[in-house]
Amino acid sequence: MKRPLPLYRTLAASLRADITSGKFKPGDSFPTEMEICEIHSVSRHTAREALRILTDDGLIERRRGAGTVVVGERVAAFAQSINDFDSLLQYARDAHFQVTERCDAGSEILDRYGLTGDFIILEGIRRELDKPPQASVSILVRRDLAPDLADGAILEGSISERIEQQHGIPIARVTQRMEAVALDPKSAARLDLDPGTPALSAIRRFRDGSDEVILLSISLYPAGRFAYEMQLERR
Amino acid sequence: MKRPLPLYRTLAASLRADITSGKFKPGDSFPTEMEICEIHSVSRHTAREALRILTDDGLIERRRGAGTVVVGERVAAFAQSINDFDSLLQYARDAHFQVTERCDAGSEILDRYGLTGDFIILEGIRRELDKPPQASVSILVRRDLAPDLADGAILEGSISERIEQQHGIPIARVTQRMEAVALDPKSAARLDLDPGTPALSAIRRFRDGSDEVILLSISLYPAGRFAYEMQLERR
DNA sequence: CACAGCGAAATGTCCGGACAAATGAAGCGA
DNA sequence: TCGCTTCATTTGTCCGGACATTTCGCTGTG
Repeated sequence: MKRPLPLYRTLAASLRADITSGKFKPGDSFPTEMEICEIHSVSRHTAREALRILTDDGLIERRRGAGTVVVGERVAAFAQSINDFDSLLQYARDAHFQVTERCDAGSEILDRYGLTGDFIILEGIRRELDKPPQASVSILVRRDLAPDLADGAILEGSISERIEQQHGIPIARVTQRMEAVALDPKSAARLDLDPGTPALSAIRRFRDGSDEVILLSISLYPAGRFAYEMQLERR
Repeated sequence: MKRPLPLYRTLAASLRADITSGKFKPGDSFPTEMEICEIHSVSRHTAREALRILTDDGLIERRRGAGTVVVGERVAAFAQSINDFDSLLQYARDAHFQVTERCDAGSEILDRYGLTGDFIILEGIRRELDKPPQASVSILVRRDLAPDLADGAILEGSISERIEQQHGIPIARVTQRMEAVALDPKSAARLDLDPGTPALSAIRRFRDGSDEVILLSISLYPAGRFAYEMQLERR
């Protein structure tokens, strides 16, 4: 039933694992294109597509004539990532997610977020105890992983951790995209605000070990109720 | 002299111009790969590289079997992937800062951002080559570190790196705070938008080794022109 | 030892071809 | 009309090759 991943994507996942497993450490030189071609029996084009993914992800750096190196000395920056990852989950743990609607994800929605498969949508609000609603949230989750709950149910804690525990699927990476948007009428009503109110849109894609998106959340934090802070340390 | 741009880059610029000039409007279908090949006399590979640039910039969307369409203005955003210290600086390097105003920082402003000392304010816009203004920026910098430039000057590259090099003060840490706001009239005018338009506010504090703030920047990225992407790796 | 020059190696650019997969429209039949 | 199939179109994937450009180590010369 599953469509097989393209070769260059599985290759990228394999090379990514070589880095995260510690086979190649930050600062190490990475195999050359030709070496990858021979080792994995692929064309140079395929190898380059895979390397491009790692480059875009900031895992490696490439210089013409010089070669490829694993991005070096990112101890501090990576510590930052750990902090972020944990604090992201910590925040999710502290807040409650109140479901107001549950429906299937149409192809249009799936298309918009680049998802493939059978997903359902959970809509609702996220709030901390005794506080006004903090965000309007839409969650797209694969049907076989979705929690079994009815409209109006209140879900405590982090959905991603729930999935990890109940289905044994570890989340390997989260990519996050933030931008400013105007509140749509539906979300505005949920948060008791006027449509058009500025809001911070955070789209998070939770990925498993093979880089497949298994959960996608769209959070709308209205102006004044939420700020995202982060620190970047120089190495 | 300037090194000549690769063919796929000039082609991308040409295609980008076709969109920004209005030759192709949002929602229009875009020439197919083969049409571009014939019109510009390039190989399909080169055409695809150019189209990939426009796709990464969010100017077009492509669907297998269906074709290529210019995306609606609403959705068009220039995603910036920033997941560590280096890429934050890299982003600053690629963009130009155009100064529109220079004045002293009053005590009220300094108080608001918790600064002490003698600061001046540089206001202006930040943009990348061939792209519309991306952000309205206010920079508070210590007077003795401020670059010597007049109104209307264009500053290339990163201001923080400039300070590091010219004054030998290394930046040790950057803290960043992001939230949604409504555009104030002044910034709105600079970006040619209506006041009240949603925007992403990013306040960055650049600190030296002793944790003193030596530069503070307030960037307002209007909705639809900028998205902030980051990756969190589990370790 | 310093240095210029050379050349191997590595990535970047560009071309060609082939097949796969998805789309959408046209045609066909019940 | 509605539904189904067929088919050309379009983008995605993968392969092969060629040359350009940059880097870096080696080597010979002074």
